[in-house]
Amino acid sequence: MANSVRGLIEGAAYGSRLGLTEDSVGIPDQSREPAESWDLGETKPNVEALERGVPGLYLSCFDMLLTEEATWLVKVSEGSSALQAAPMLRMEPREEPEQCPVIDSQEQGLSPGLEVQEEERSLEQVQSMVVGEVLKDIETACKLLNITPDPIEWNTSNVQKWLLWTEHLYRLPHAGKAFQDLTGKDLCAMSEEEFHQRSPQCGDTLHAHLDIWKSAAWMKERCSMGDTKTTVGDELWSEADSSCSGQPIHLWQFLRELLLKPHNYGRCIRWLNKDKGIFKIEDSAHVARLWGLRKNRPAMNYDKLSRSIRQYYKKGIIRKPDVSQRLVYQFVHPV
DNA sequence: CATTAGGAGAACA
DNA sequence: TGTTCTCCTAATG
Repeated sequence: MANSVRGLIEGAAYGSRLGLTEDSVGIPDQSREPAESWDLGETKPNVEALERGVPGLYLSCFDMLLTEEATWLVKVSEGSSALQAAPMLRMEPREEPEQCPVIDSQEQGLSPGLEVQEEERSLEQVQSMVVGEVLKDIETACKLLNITPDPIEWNTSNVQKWLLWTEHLYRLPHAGKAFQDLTGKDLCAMSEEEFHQRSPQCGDTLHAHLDIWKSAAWMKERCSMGDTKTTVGDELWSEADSSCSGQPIHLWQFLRELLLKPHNYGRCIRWLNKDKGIFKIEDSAHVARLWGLRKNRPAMNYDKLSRSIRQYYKKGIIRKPDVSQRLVYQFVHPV
């Protein structure tokens, strides 16, 4: 089933120059909330879909498609031989990336009527949308975990972070120990069977997920080859890379990062007065979980996080505002 | 009850 | 070594 997803991503990589525009990635606001889809507490991973063996539906970005379009999407994913064939293209790169291979092979198969063309157009749009969402989700995870998008580059600590993240996200039993001391390179070299051997409960899921990350990384590389014109994907990645540099992050920096992305994290932390640097933690448990993920501290909670914030009092980094309110703090030096 | 405050020591890079 | 993590007691609303 991972192949279907992989095919979808890789197949769309070619269409991305045309298809993966801001417009096509533009999805109604309610359905493109990375914080929501990656949220540990509130997300509803489609485990049922996973168990049914529905390709791709375990991706969080598919949540929005589940309602009306799910059946259609499943049909497309399973029925299209082009999607299965797409990974083959990896071996023989095309000269004209603008031509979507999926469309090509379908046109050869049947003589397309108007409705079929219509359907193909929709398929293309869905593909672009899905790929865009996958990239965005991966980008979000990278920033949060402070890891690179390409699993090959992960060290053992990065691998553990990714495992913890994926396990939380899909409510999997903790299997980090089974993959201890493995680098991203090791992980990428492992077959599905090896994953299953190490973790019979969730090895398959983890392998499938890693496959998506690998495909996305491959696609990114693919897109960045050739011309220098940046695609949406590239912008996402480079943005992700920029935050992956430097020393271990400080808590106050992390909080600021969250505050700077109200679209993603506005539900758990937000400014009360940005000019004065006053902010409120709306969901203490959630923020603590995010911090724990970032620092690879599964046992993090608000009690400990707030203790760390209090250490900032005497350092003059964060203080309580003049009128003290619960869960409200203030940066001593606002931006 | 969750939050706040701060002491103390361990853990970590 | 500085920062954070962890655990703790006590106070507050």
